[in-house]
Amino acid sequence: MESQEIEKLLLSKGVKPTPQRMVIAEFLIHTHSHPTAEEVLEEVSTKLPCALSRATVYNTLNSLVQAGVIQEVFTEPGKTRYDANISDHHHFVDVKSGKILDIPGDMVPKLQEQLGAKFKVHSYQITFYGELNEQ
Amino acid sequence: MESQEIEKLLLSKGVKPTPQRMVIAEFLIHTHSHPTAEEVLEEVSTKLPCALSRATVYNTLNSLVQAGVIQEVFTEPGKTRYDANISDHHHFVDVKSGKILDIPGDMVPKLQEQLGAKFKVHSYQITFYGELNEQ
DNA sequence: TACATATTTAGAATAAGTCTAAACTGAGAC
DNA sequence: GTCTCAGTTTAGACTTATTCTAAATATGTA
Repeated sequence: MESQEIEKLLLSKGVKPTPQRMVIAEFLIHTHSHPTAEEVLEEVSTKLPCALSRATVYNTLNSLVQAGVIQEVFTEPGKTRYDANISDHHHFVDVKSGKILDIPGDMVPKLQEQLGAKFKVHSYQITFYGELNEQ
Repeated sequence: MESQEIEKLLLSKGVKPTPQRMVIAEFLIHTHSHPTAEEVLEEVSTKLPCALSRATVYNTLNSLVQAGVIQEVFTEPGKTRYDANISDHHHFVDVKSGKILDIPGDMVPKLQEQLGAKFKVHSYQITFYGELNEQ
């Protein structure tokens, strides 16, 4: 995705595309990792003339989550990870390396309607834990 | 479950059933909430003649997770919750109250084998976010 | 009983994230 | 152009969740 598109995306979600927000959003959209706030700060600081502050990283990540541009991912204790892939998908955690892989939504049955009338499901996340087989 | 059974359970999993561990395990097994370490400490302290220390609560919870007696649950940023229900089940988070409900495993299709040969799935957790409908 | 080992403890230390108040930025009013 | 105001960014203090450390306590075995 190009800068211009990302700018439009932010605008369309009601987030003013400041330089700091742009650089964070671009990083998240282009990476396939599922970085923590600290990792975002580190990556983005090296790629920018002048570093941006920790608070801005946290503020921006929270704004982008609120706006629906990115998602929080909870797979391990104490850490929040961020994911700019907001299409229908789930996660596989390789328990050896800790790496997180995306699992396309169409690889598993849809569960939205499975719980019956009592539950109005807004969204759901599936986290698989396991090992990657050598192929 | 009775104390004696819980004692046997711990022994069978290789965890020495000290008084502190027993009281924590009993609380977790009898509650239907999904408490944080802090909540365990609070609950258990009131129910015991002399309080037990924060470090013991964390140590014990980690030991019980390691031994497979309880599970960690990740549904919200920064907090680890604990669940003594280790039967096949998933979680529903009521986004209004934050309450977590168990969803029996047989309410959703089994996903263990869905991912294909590349992924060796040890376990998976499904977290539904939504609202409870009035019935 | 004595010794080795495991457990518990209080409190210090660390890590992740939020808050605060001041400085900065940029769009519109004059 | 420059004034103003709301929104944004910043450094650093603070809070919260969790782990670490080293001493004290309990347990099991010779």
